[in-house]
Amino acid sequence: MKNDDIASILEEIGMLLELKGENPFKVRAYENAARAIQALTEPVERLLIEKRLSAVKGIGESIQKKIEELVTTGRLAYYEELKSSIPPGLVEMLNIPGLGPKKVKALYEKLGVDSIDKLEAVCTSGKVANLDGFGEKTQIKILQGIAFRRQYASKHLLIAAQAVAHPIYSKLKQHPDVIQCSLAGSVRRWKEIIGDIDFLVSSKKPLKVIEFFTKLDSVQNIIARGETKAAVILQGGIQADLRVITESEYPFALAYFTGSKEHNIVMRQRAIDRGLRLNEYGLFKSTEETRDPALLLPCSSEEDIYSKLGLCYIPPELREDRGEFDAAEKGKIPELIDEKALKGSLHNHSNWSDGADDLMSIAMHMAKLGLQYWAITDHSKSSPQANGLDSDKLKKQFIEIKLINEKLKAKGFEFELLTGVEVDILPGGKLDIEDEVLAMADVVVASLHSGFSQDEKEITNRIISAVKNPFVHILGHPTGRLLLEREPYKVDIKAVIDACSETGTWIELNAHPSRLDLDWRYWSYAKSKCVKCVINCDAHNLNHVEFLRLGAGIARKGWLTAADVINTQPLSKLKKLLKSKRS
DNA sequence: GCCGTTTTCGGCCCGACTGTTTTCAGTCG
Repeated sequence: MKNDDIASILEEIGMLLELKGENPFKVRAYENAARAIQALTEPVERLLIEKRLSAVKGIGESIQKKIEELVTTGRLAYYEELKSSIPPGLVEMLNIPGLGPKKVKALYEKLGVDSIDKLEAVCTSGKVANLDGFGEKTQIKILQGIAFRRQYASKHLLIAAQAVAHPIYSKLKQHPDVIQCSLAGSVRRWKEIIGDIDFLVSSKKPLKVIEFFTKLDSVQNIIARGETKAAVILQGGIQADLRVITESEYPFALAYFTGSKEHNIVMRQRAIDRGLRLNEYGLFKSTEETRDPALLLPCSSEEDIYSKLGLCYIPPELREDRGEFDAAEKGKIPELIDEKALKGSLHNHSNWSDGADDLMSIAMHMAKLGLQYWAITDHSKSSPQANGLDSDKLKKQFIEIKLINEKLKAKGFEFELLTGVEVDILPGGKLDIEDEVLAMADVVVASLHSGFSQDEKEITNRIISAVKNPFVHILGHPTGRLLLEREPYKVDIKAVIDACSETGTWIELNAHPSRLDLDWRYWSYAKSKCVKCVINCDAHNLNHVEFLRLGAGIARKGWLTAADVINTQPLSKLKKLLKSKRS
């Protein structure tokens, strides 16, 4: 059992206890324990064997015993009993915005609502508005929440799809009957939201490959199994499709199944314009539908196909018909950023606010990974839920960071923690830390954490007045979206980019898998306005350093090169840039 | 249920917002 599995069970126990009306502090104990497990950098199993689990903060006697039972038997009686005492639909109802444990409980007890479908029915019939504590607006909000959920019902975060896809890809690649193999579809294109995962394989023995694929451990059930393709549902509920084709078809099929649909339409039109025909089986010297090998224009790679259609190679991330054909015709496809170019992250948290780790552990971890810098930008006081810091605490933290840097230097590390703060932009547009303290920080990130219901003009002006503050370097997660959970707040993002352009403020590409914000679709506009990007982990524990990889992928999708991204700069240059922003 | 400790039980995150009320409960960040 993996750490993430254990954490999600603890989290679910927390939710179930909440629904039962248990002591809220008990609920939080489970939530804290789940977070503590997620933040671990080694497997729980090892901690258990070495009797070090009880030393983890947030895990006491009772939860430790439960984890032990889970790890040794794969089950937990307490959890199963709890689960059977509560209708499964209630937990799901908690995910609807505006519905918490009290309201869910009331709906269940008074109207017998124990599923999303029943909830929708009682809302539509107007019964909910008549309940005590509910009303017309709540009823509408619930219906909107249900519609939103339904829209994304079979969608998954990119990181979740990658996590299941990459191990399967490795196994396919090693299979003796597999000649070539690739991920295709939206995973290969680095879309932030994924419907299903597509694998493509060339082989002389397709049946053997298909059998191997459908019998993988991670396959939950098989939807279809034919001679050239199979579809399965993987653990976690993601659908995966496998296509097996011949070696000569491989480049054409790869291009076709990578998409996007919009990109493919233009590709096929370009073929027609040249008296050719393009489909997943080949590029043919014909204007008719054909698969005749005699008419095939042989291509050994995707590069060949693009070249025969008068284009230089277009990386999968850019295949969205958003300007890539123009650029490829002129040979002006940019050299996209590589994750290895990133030297650190400028927006991260420590246990001074809502992060899991102390400053020294963070510094050592990042230094050993070979990064050059890591900014600590804990929350400010207007985020009490995140244990935000006031000016006095911030100043104390700056002093401690200085001491840590001296120690690191003495040990010979070429690495620095940078001081900083993620300062809240208040509803009026003011920042909740005074300028003279902001001026002491190496890095200032300004973000919105409240007042999301303001109208577009108010929020836009609020953000613009924040980026006009000369001490602010970076605008954090500019739209506030949480993928598959929450829509962005209403904001005129182009006006915000214009303001950043005028003030020289950088915009964050928040690489947290649920954010990936600013959206890749806006980066070319930002680039045209000379606004620089910073790819930030928004790390809350040591494992979150992995988000740099995700951020770099999304930056590529936004057409960004290393030169467009501030945190590709080495420490000395970065320090100069941070200073010059304020002069 | 965890933590800390003036060691055996009290405190644990809290302010804003929303929609419901008519003074506040529930939810959210």
